[in-house]
Amino acid sequence: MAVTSKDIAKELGVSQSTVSRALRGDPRVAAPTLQRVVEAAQRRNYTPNLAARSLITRKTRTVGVVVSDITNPFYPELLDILHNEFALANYRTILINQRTDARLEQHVAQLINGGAVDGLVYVSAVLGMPLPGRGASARPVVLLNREISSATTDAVVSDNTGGGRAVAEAILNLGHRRIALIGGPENTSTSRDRELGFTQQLRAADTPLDPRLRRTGQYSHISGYQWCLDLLATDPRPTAVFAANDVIAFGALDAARRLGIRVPEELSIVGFDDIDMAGWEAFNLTTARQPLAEMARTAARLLLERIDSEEPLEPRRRVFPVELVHRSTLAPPPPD
Amino acid sequence: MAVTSKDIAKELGVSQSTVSRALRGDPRVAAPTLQRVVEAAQRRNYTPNLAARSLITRKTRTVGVVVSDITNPFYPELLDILHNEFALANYRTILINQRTDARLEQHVAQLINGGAVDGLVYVSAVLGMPLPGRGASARPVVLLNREISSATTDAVVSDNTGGGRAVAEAILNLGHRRIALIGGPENTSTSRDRELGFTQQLRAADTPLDPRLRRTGQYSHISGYQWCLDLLATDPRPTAVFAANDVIAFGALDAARRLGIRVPEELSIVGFDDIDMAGWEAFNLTTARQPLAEMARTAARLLLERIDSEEPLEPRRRVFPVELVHRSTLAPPPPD
DNA sequence: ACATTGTATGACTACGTATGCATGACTCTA
DNA sequence: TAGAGTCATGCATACGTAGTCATACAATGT
Repeated sequence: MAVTSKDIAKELGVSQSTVSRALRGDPRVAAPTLQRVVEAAQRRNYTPNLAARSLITRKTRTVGVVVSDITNPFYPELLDILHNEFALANYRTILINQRTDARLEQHVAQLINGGAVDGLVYVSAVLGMPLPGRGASARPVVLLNREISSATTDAVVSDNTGGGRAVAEAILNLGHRRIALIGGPENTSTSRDRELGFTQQLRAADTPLDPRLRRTGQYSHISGYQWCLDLLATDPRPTAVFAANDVIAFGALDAARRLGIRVPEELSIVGFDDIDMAGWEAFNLTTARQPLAEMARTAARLLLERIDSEEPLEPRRRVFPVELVHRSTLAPPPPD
Repeated sequence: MAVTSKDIAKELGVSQSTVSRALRGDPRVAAPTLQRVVEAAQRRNYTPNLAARSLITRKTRTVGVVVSDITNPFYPELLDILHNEFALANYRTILINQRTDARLEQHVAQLINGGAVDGLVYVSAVLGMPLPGRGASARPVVLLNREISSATTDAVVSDNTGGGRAVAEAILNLGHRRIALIGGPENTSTSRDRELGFTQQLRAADTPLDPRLRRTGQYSHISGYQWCLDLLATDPRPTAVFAANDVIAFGALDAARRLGIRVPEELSIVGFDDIDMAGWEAFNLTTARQPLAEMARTAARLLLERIDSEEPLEPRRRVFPVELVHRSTLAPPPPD
């Protein structure tokens, strides 16, 4: 049996209320009493029971973070910041990994309605899905990275459309004409918007995306690898590829490497996100940078605000700029 | 206010006990009543309050996983499996990220003693640290990957010493004599044991490790990168480098790439772990494979067993074999 | 018809904490 | 010195669930 506040109270000959008040920092407790309680609690290694506490306070000091696949290096980078922000605010972080959680909706619903978390950051929203946790008792939810059109809650995203446009512009400016796209899952706002901006810009330059040079799949290395192998087998092959995120771009780079096709001399590849690894010598990827750390920090703060706020807040949408980072995978096309 | 079992009871004109029993699958409840309760619960979107439940049952159906740095791709791979095993067993996973959690010990202690988790997987144990959660009420802890010598609990590790030996043997067999080591943090059992086996084997071959070719630091890309730049500036420079894990090896590869030194023709690099990325074309790393998935699965199961078991169990130690995976970063040394 | 067993359900309590309210001691002021 | 005010503390209760014990009623056997 764990030691309870009642045990401490009995030992000191005070009431349980006093113990509780002393440890919670209530000013209405005499200094000497405070000292005795604190000392006893320390000595007996007393830790308040969180279930009992949250039963009363209706708070758990726990938040949930839903990611689609923790194995994808994009998510750890966000999670790192989120976890840090929450830890600083004295919140624990529950991880929900969509890929390996068959009963995801159940688990999320249980978390939200069962009062296991005070709020949720949803990093892997999927278009058309219902916003989790409807109902009176619903805990606040903040969407990060991906959004849902109908969302009636906070969303923190980047200017994916603008980013897509910037990538297209940079590629076009160098003289490329055979340009391919490897997208992510079609049911994500990120993939949709990046493609949207990209194709808009191509069309504006009278070089619309050739449908035979368009592929979509997962936001994964293997997806980028296989589609790029596939694209490089077309004749004539593309001279530039826009990968909808960095991990896809890594796969594409690997495909080129596998075939002995030099990047960027023979093939240009541009990614999206600018995760840490994009700067590694092995990739040195030209990519559209999202301010990931800032976005995660913002999402965490919006959620904490929402948790602390009594009245329901208006939905807020924060959009961050995307900026092209020039490294060494984008160059003019080879002469024909 | 969330809907409670009492609300359901009132609506149906039955007692709260009956509602609880019906939903918990207690056989002593009449079929028609059961049906009505289940139907009403569904309709009103009733979710049991987890705090109240765990206050009675003394179980939270939540486990914690402590990793040292989620940003290091080694951990997501383990976490993925752990999360999956726990989700299948209907447990939630709380993530504790050591790097970004200043008050780590406090948080862990609170989790363990405050009853916020039913158990803990510790993936980043550090030599000399006290085992978390001493005391009568302590929840079970399983060490994964790293261990503590004095541990009185379960540990799941690989044969790091044997792995180190195997790496040394493979390098020596190809004729290398100027061999360098880039270790991880000295206060980890993994780095210690890998170095131990490695140096043992070198000594046995009358080629003891030259102390000027030894570096230790973090298990990170930047650490591998910088130390490898440093090592490659020595004269004569080493012809082979053993990196204590794959991420360090990636850094080392990048350093070589940066300096235009070809791998493996001019420099051999061997890693440890065999994480997914090691197989990517960009690295194609020869490395000592730990059966990570199996290890994580074992750790999860040991923990679940311990949680379910009434009596305290004897400490168990599971050691997994390490096997060298030959890819393309290890070759004979260049002629002098 | 009556005792007996079984079955479905309700009343009640415990879990450990936080907090509103009551109480008693003490201080200060007029 | 009495009354008002302040301060420290205890008492009692609520949070929502699970489970124990009691009870009412039906079914069964003699």
